[in-house]
Amino acid sequence: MGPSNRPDRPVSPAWVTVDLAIFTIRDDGLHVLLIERGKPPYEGRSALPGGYVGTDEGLEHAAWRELKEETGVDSRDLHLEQLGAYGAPDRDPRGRVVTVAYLALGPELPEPVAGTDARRAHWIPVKKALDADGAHLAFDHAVIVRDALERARTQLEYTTVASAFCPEPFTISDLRRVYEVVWGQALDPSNFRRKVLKAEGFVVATGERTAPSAGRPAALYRRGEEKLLAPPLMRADSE
Amino acid sequence: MGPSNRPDRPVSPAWVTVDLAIFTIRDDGLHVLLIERGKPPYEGRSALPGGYVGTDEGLEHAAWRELKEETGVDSRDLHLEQLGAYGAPDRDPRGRVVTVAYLALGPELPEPVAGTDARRAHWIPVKKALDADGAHLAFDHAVIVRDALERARTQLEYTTVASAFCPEPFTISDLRRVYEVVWGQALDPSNFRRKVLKAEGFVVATGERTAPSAGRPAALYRRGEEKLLAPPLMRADSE
DNA sequence: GCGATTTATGGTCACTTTGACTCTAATCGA
DNA sequence: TCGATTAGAGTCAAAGTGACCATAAATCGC
Repeated sequence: MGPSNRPDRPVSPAWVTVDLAIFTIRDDGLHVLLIERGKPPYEGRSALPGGYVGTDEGLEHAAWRELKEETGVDSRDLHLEQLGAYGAPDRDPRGRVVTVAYLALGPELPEPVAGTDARRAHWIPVKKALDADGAHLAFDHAVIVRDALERARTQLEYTTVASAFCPEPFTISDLRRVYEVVWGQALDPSNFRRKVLKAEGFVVATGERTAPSAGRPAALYRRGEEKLLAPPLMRADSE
Repeated sequence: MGPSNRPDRPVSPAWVTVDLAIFTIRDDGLHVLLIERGKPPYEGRSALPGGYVGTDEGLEHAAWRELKEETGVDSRDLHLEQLGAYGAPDRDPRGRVVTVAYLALGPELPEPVAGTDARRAHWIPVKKALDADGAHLAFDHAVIVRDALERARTQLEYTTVASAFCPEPFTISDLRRVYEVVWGQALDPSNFRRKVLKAEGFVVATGERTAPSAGRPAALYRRGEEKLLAPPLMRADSE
């Protein structure tokens, strides 16, 4: 096993990990789950949850496993997609570690349980996590969080994943707030509803309505089957 | 070095490789560069070009290096982007190998030189490479080629990468043929030109025109600065 | 009970974009 | 000079968009 032809350069195996950027919406803001590292390197610093990929484990399997371990949520209700591989030679002082980052989106999740290994996990506003370019994050996790945020914003334009942020059943306004929070811009309620309802398979009406705390009761919906959004919902290029 | 906390499951290091899906357009068809493997495993089968990531080498650096080795082209004229990581535990019979796949797009490239290690490289029509679900491809490369094709199609909708397929300078018709070949559907010349010229920063006029072999001479363009395409150019959902 | 307030949802309207076409321009070859 | 060929401009009805205004259905303060 190993390189079968003489390579031009030294080659050595690497440790492979998965790291998760788990996003959710709480208190009208986009939050990411961060753990506080209990041991070096980067002891005391914040980092994305993650861990080593098992010897006989697939990458996505490892991601789902970590996701469950960290959030306590098993349900495949969550959206999980691969973000990409990060493998700068010096990204981990312990040696060569290539990590495969995943983006997870979910409805408001419980305050996470303390991990088995005494790591405390917390929901942190993404804006705060990226303060000072995310300099307080361990490893290259600031880069990963930035990439994850950009991916999430783009996915909202072209796909129906926004509904993954909403616990079912949800209202059109709930869905609109997802867009407003992730994009950081207000949307016209009337035009938004028109586009969402016209896009087939984005949401399906349940026939029920909310018991409102204020205002007119809203119709309730579930997530539709369609994953792609045509035509796309586009954000203004401002910000 | 290695797992610093006792893991729930056995963990072991893996070999890390990069594999490249290099697409170009030749003879009015989309082609992918495949090599014929000279040694086991999968001896004699076709595979994507690729190789081990050096001990002190970044992933993207390794991809550029392989790209140059395989095509003989150094120029950063080529578009290169990460497709994702593939790491099923049994994807390589030699042991645990995680590969990071890259998608490369370029203008008509020379018939590649035989690799240093006696691997013969050829441009193969993508359609042919995926015949019988790509069962004749080594490893999980059929999956990678499929994913790469889908990514390329999507990128054409939302970005200006299509111009990476055209040697500069090029005509609007050249650009349109890229879309027609990659999407496998004819586009209205007039409407296409309208959209491309309206999208700022997609192409910039050189002021020159072609010396035509037949028909009216066409205006020549270079690639613009803009990478994103707004509004997107959408393909019909047929096929 | 009643009007103010709040939220959901429906509708209007001018403007832009789209897709399907038609028409003209500029070149070559017979 | 007459097609044939390819580029490129223009037309038009239909659909989509953004900025609105209007109405519906609930709660709240009094």
